[in-house]
Amino acid sequence: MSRQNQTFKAAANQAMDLFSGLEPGCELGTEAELCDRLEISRTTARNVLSHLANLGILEWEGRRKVLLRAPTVADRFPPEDVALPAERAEHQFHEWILRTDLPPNAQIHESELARQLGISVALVRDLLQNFRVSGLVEKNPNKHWTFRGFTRDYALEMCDMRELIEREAMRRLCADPDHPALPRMVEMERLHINLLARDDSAMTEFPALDARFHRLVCSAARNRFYDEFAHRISIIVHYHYQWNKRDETVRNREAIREHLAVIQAVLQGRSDEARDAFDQHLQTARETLLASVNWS
Amino acid sequence: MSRQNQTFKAAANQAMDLFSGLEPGCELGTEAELCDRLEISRTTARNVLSHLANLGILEWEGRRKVLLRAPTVADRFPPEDVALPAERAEHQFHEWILRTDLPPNAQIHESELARQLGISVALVRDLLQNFRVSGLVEKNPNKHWTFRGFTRDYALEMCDMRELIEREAMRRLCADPDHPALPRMVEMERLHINLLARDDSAMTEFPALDARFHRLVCSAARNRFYDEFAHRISIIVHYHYQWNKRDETVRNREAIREHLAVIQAVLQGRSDEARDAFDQHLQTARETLLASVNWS
DNA sequence: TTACGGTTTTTTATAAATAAAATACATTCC
DNA sequence: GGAATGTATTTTATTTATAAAAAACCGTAA
Repeated sequence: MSRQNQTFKAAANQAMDLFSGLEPGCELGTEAELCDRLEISRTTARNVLSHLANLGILEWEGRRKVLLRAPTVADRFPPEDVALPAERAEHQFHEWILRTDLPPNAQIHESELARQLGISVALVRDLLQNFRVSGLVEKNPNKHWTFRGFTRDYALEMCDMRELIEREAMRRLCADPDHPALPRMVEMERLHINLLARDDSAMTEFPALDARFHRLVCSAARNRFYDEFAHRISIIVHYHYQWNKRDETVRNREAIREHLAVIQAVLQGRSDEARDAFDQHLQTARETLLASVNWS
Repeated sequence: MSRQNQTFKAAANQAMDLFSGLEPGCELGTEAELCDRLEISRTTARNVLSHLANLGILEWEGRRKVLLRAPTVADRFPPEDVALPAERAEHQFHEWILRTDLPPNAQIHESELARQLGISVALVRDLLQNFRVSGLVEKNPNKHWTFRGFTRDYALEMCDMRELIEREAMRRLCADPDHPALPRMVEMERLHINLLARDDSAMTEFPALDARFHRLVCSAARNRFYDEFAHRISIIVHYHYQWNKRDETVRNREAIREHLAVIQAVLQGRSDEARDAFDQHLQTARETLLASVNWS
């Protein structure tokens, strides 16, 4: 089936967002302008213009482009049409491998998984190859893949690596009073205070904020290898949050407070305190993670 | 063209190696036995037997398999036929990307590279995706790849990460007097002493030994993330050795001596000394690497 | 009755095909 | 003459096809 116009559809929706802020009857800019705005090629931009002309949203002839009417919800492409197959598949794959309670050493067959997720084997192969770096699956040449298991060993190795990297990143953050990450820390403080003020139901937003906080800390080292690892780990930890629901909101509130203690110490230049508070938080995070691992 | 029987050809050559140690006329084992020995499936084992029967090397009927004559060199498949396309391609790719002096921000086109290396675009895509983790290339969605450049920044980030990991690994190695990596350290010592005793021309073997030494140190932490990084880095460093040939043999001999100082301190339980010597070596390695980077 | 060999089915490795999207080139209009 | 449009070419994203290799199945002989 090759491609399914996702770039075009997403761009068309974006263009409609753009045009709905304008008055009907007004002249629209050049093709190149639209390309810059939507970050697409001229080919796609022209397809979008042609599509909107067909819908009667605008009139287009040569350089003259006039908006006829405001776009409606009915004109838009549905959200499930604009997601790229690769992105959708990645999400499905993560759901499957991190939520299905696969036993360690389980066999994973590309063809079987492709059928199960309703995607092509080539895509499954890409996903597994990429996920291999996370240390949870391995390839048996000419044969199937093996799930190594989210075991206690895995969790320990992951935590060790994380602590090694993030402690060093924190050290660098504290060492420079003009560190470029500090403005983003101010923003971080605001987000944490806001979330803490809301009620328990808002705690579902914590995992995403946690990932952002740790990625920000990692980015302070300005080392691409740190960032790469932070990204990998955030995927694993994100799913982990949904494994152990016991005392979840209590744990999350406590984690927010720990984050805040770190952030405020950093912002106020109390370096030793920041590092101690961060060590404390890493210890808590480790315990939380290990508590949710099967003791098999 | 799909596959080209590489597994079969490699297995056939291996089988011939196996049989050349036997007397003509003797009975050969079962199919399953051959599978275990060559680590192949019965399908391939039977193809091998059938091939060798056609060549007149053995007689095969049902369970009776008799060796007729010793295999000759002419019977063997040439080495270029047994290498898997993926392996060959990876080697070619590494040669190309690490030896061609690409400027930072150079565009890399999958299709162009496929033509240049004489491999399929799908394979090029796989290679680039995998290499992305090394931090030297990045993808522009819907567009080309970009070579980020073996810059001073890259070298610094790589060294920082390496030192962080390897220092921690060394700490763990020293902390445990019964560490399972110690026997391999004894072997390492022997290899280093041997290489040091040989003449300058043998120094071409140093890069491989260096990679082994650092991988062994990493493995002491028994953490898959350390191992993964050590593997990535060894590829980059391997090629780096061929960039700066000035004073090469002198530098290599010095590095061997530094390795030996570390190994012997470790083996004799002088922990502090081992760590100091290792820090010293990491410092030298950093200087060597940085000296070879373009100052652009 | 069980281990081995013959046969069939499933799965992987690789290449090729196809449409979308990007880019390069040619043309027109101010 | 230069910037915008119209057209052609190249490149990427995705699916499908094919043969090799693995695995499962089944019968048979030691």
